[in-house]
Amino acid sequence: MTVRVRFAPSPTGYFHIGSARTALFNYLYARHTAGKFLLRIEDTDLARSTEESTRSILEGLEWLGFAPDEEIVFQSNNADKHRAIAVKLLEEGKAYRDFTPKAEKAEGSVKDAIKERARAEQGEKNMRDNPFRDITEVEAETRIANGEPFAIRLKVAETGTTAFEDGVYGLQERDYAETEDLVLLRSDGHPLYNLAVVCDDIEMGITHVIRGQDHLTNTHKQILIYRALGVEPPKFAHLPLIMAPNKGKLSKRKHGEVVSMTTYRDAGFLAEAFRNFLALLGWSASEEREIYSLDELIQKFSLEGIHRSNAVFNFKENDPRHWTDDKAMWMNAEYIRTMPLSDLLPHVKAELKSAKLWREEYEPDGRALVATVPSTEAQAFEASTEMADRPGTIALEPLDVGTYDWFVRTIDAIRARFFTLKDFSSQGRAYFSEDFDFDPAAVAKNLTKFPELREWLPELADRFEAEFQAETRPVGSVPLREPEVLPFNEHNIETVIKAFTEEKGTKLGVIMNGARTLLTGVAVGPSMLTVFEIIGLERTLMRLRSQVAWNSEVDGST
RNA sequence: GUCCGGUUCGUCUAGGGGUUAGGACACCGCCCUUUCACGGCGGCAACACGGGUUCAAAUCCCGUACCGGAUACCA
Repeated sequence: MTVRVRFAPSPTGYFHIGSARTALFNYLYARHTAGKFLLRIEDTDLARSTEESTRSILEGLEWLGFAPDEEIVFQSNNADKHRAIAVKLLEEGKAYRDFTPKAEKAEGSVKDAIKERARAEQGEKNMRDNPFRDITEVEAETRIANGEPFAIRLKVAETGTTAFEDGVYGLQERDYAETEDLVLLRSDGHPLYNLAVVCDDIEMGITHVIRGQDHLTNTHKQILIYRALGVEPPKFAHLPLIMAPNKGKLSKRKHGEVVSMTTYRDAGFLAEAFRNFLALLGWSASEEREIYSLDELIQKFSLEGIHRSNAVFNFKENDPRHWTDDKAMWMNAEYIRTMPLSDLLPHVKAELKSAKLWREEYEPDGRALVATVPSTEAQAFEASTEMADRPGTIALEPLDVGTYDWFVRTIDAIRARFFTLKDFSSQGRAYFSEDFDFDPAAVAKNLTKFPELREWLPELADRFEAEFQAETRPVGSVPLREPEVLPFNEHNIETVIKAFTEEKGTKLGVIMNGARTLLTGVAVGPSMLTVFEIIGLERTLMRLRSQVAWNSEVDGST
């Protein structure tokens, strides 16, 4: 029997990270067992369901890469079938008409009202005391003739238990006395959740229901419906919940954007990194390891590895440094700096495009990469994840600024310090545009503090110009062979700068960091020798001579 | 109230009768270094509590506390 699982969100809001994890676990289980992963939108709550919400769920699933294997089922399309089944149960005497007038909605929270009522009843309530439970057919007909509305309730037997073996929580038993005669069909003819779920799961041929632990008690009710219908229930597995740092419910109303999936996409997260993070929230392969590719997750996933206790999604409100779970952020950074460059590049391209920093010259033009030296980090990552296919990219010769080779080299050089895709267009802006800002703190620390640099750095530009001038040649031309003309590469730049530093009787760091600030606008980045090279001679000269940063006159806070 | 679950560093977790209770993130320190990261080394930090069972309990049993879920003509 092939496994068929479903992810069945109700479109009443945004796509919650908890839902995303449920989708992930269903997806992993399906792939692990070579089964089918289906999607059903539970849009039967007309009042709360929105198309926008459905769209955010669909977009979120697409971003995560969980495409359903069959057509999407919209539960609202099946309402007639659900009604017919309720009527059938009624006719078979397995359900009954309840003419009790519909209760008024409590003014406060529904949950509190339920709790309040239950407390008042002191647990003395008899779940079988409905006066219409054993009403005669004659009386029912009379009431119907009078136009009295009625709900249809399942007739739960007086004694007995429902039991099932949960894939995560083990044997679950519940006495009938704990389960009321649940409503199948509202008095307005609207089918209710438990009925709809059971009917649809049967129709979709679902073999395993993997969902949040908040459905544990619903499962007993659903099993009752399966029995009434004479259908063997599927296997169930319930997932622990994801909680807020205070161990309370994680909701958008209380916690804001951190709980919404689209936030992560928009914040420059990589789907593979976020999937990896989500997988480790409530599941573990019982090994000391954090980074897993999708294929590895699929291969290692099992219901046995799922925990029974809730997990906290750890973040600090009002602290921009920790606005989301630190581990999620770390994992994203880990992916950015170690994933195969060829996988990263398309994402960077998309980011630069949306920031209007992309240029067609960065497209590959068919030429092979310049000399390549795989980095050890990349090798380690490949070894750990069995990912291959990474064009290592340490150029030995200077590259023509603005070409594909240059682009690849630049991305590889700057990605080590980045956490999200957004960083490529913000912190990395100076590599792609002349229009970048100067970080006041960097200016204060590296420029204002050393006034002599105002003379020295343009002087350094002159020195560069004298030494490397001939190197500014047209793209694609053959390098000049004259021995006195030096290529603008790391080795030669270092020689020139060291001599310059000695002449001035200052420390190398003073010159380097001053140049760094002028060239990139910030105080952090790759080795300055690399920065000089990828910024290129022409832009280096211009920026070293520019007075913009000096004139920006910050009041040196920090 | 009742029913059902849960409880190992701040967080995610490994371990399920004998461990110096392990790893990751975060935090702190040192090294590397032209900056910041990365990396390396090190540090801080946990078995909720009380009873049993046992030669031996974080691990098994019972109880308590606390946390969570459910208890709807919501999904």
